[in-house]
Amino acid sequence: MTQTTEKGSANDNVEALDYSKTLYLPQTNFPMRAGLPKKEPELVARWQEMGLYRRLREDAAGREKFVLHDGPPYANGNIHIGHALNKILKDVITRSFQMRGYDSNYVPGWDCHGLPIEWKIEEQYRAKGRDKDEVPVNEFRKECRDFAAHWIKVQTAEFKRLGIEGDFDKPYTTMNYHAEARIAGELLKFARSGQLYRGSKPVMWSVVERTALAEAEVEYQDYESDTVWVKFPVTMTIQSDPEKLDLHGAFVVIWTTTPWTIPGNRAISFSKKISYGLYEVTTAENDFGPRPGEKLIFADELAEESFAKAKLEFTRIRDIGAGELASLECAHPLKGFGGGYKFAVPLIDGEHVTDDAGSGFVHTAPGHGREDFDAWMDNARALEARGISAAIPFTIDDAGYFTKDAPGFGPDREGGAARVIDDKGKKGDANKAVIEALIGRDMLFARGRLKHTYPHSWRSKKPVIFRNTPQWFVHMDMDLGDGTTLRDRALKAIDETRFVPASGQTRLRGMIADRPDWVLSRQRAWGVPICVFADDDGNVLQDEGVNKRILEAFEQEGADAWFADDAKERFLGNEHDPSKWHQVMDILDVWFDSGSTHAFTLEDRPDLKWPADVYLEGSDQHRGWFHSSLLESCGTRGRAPYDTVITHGFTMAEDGRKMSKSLGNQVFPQDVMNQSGADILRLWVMTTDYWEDQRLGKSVIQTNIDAYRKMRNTVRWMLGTLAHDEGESVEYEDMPELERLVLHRLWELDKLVDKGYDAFDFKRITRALLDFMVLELSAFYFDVRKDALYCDPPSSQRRRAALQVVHHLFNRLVTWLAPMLPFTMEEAWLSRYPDAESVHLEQFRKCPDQWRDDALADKWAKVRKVRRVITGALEIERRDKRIGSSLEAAPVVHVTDKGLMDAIDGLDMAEIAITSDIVVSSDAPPADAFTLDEVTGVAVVPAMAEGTKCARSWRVTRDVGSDPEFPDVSARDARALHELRDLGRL
RNA sequence: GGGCUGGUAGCUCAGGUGGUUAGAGCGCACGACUGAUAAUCGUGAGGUCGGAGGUUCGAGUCCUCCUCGGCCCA
Repeated sequence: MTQTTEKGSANDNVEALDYSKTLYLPQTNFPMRAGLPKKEPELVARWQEMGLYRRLREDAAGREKFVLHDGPPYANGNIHIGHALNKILKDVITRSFQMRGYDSNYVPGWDCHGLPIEWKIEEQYRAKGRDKDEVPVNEFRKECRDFAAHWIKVQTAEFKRLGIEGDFDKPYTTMNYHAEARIAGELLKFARSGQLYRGSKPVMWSVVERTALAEAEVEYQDYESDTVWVKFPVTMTIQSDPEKLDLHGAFVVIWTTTPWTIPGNRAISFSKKISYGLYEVTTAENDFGPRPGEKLIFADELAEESFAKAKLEFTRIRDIGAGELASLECAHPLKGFGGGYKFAVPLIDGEHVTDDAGSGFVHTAPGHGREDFDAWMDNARALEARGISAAIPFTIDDAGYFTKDAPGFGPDREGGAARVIDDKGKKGDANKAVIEALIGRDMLFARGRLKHTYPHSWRSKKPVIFRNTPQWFVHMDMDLGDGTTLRDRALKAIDETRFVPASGQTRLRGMIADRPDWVLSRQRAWGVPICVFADDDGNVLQDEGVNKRILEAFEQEGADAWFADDAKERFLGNEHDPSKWHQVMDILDVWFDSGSTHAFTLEDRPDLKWPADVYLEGSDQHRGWFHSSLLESCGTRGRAPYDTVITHGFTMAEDGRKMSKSLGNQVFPQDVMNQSGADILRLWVMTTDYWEDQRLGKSVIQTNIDAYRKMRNTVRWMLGTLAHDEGESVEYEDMPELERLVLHRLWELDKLVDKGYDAFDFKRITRALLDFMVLELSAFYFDVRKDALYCDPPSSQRRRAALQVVHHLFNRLVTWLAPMLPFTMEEAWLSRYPDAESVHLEQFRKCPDQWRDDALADKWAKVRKVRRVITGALEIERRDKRIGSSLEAAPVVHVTDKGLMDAIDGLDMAEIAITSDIVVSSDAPPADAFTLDEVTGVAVVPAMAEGTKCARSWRVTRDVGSDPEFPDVSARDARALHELRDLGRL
């Protein structure tokens, strides 16, 4: 329908030719405004339909593999900015290696087991009034599984929307049956090699619910506790100084709010930062308790209030130093009670001791508190060397009763075992029994009550206790049969791993060097079980036949098989007596799950490889995934499952502080994608220093939107220009210097881009490319070449050379940026090559070494110096309203510097400075000529161009009208018009 | 409190082994163009290099302390 109109108008207006229609002006359907929120989902759909992931694999078949192994996010909610940052970085690395000649396969994964999902299901139960304990374990597990599966689906869609490419149809998950079987298999390897052992540890325990609780499952409520000051008789000082013999018969006094833990006491903690003294009672108000003459040791800060509490007067005898304290041993205050407590109670230095309250000494019952346990374990080796057993007693059973490990209070007590807490959560008779025993032996200094906050179960709201419980551990320091320990191996593996940034190595090394044995046990339901059988002493059943049955069952039915009613008999078979073996019902630490992903993903998938080239996660994962994967792999395979570890920092709000719901400064990736586009978010990741914490907020996003627009417009102009590219090639030797200069720069950038991707330093690449586009292309090369590209005749070699360079520029810039901005670069690529499948199936194009020309670059650096003086002079003219367009000028350039003169010799400086003419002179310039301080030897005298303005090119020349057929255009433009007419294009 | 780590223009980043008036892009202001046009080109104004000491002829760069922030522990 437009054709008839055009024909008509062309015939009518031969005289007043609209020259703009005779120019090679940019033409493109690539819009200036991206409309990414609408366009990106269309491209996601396109990639989905064409099976881009599969096509990438086909294309790369046989190439060297590059594997970035995915650290699994947890499947329990929508993605947040941290996920986006993490996946974008992984995607750019994966894509860049694919486009640089590797088979770079990314298999996303999910972490599915664990506490947070259990909570969600429990929460749903509470809402429905159901009781978790009445639901069969495997029914509960099924609901956890469904919950995780749901979020995997949601996150998959969100990741794809971000432009992440990977095997989303076949991801790995820690809960699929094969994974569960392999995780169990890895655990059995630790069991087989003797690295797995049963130890114990205090855990928070709810007597009411008969279950262990995690820190997040308790809440702190007000509670009234019985408090006691207890005297521990000093029995021995290791020092032989006779002046210190006055300690014999003295007492160390401790204070506690849990008298029932006294039977579990094994040590007294003091602090070397506190000053202590020896005190003597002078008068006693009460007729019970300490007598005058009795000697007691207290922290000086707390002595007075303690004596006041017991209604005593006292004098201070002397200082007691830390070294002296460390040498002391006491008897247990209940020594001999029920026939027990005959062990020595040492004094140990503890970081947790303060002189804010109590006596300055902390009663240490390693089975009843985290700090007590840590202090005890820190000293375990030294104590064993002194002949003191480091074993931790199990003084309380799961119902809150004292056991045989608490002589005189357990089943041996008259009337049966005393109890700490009863089934209703009320205080039992344990405190009373202990206090009476202490009074009976005159070991009570004072007693009282204290209102304070105390942990209660989240569910039942009843108080909880710390209780020693059997747990399964992995040895860090056991000889593994080759003279090395797990710790040795892990430290060696860290030395052999590349860390990006390097500080990660120090950080991980420090953690491995210091860490205690690995506790694998969790008293939970949703996870892979510690699928071993143990006897009463904690020895693990070693029978490959049993193990085989377990693993086969898991492979077929998942780890649920362990929790089926007949599991014990089924797995033990006929060879073992079920009454002699306990089926361990603990769940594996989920870090063991994710620490095993390398086994069931990298090793088991033929399209991957072991070890991985790269693991990439947030820097918090030094304690998490990097750590557990390292231990798991070193324990079973003797080396790390990765060659390189990359870490990123965290995303802060604009003011550098943490994002938080309450401050309302959160940025959601979904919002950025819907308002600006995923490519904007990706560009942010690419321009930021991701090894450190990054900032994200309104102005940061705007900065990236602006940068994006600049790049997009540059690409758009290239596309428009290339609309006229007919593919005629020009030999390198035949190209003008300006074109060769640009090719040289492209060659340099090629090296820089390659190095940048190798170093995972993306900001270096985006910075270089953006600067190149702005400073060298848009402001210089394109600006200069517009005249030739728009106006030159079809046959012009200059025009063809420029077109070819723009073609090279386009192909390289677009592919180099494709890993970073996959949506925009795909759009650009398909605009130029409508029949192409995808830019993501392209390889980076190499730049031939022929393009390198350092001498030319040096020369043109000088040319641009001269040009700067010329444009500076024109700016004065423009400011003073003598010219508007630079094409109105034809200045005289005085060049008295030989080097600069040699550089511009033979070049058309008018073309380069975009003026209509230029006169270059070596004469000394007049005094008032324009100069720049930073460029010596160049001075410019402005002048108006002489001649007539060409109606087509707008240059002012003297040859306008030389062709009578086209009287209003210059000779060059007349030639162009002739050629166009001959080609039938006019 | 401990381990690791950071604080350079409004924003994002450069600033080997200490050496002239601390750089870039964007943004901003002003101007030009009107054939990259909600684009393009040019010019310009923005920094006590978190703070204070110290070493040195000379420190954004080295040392000490302080301060604000981050991750992981306690």
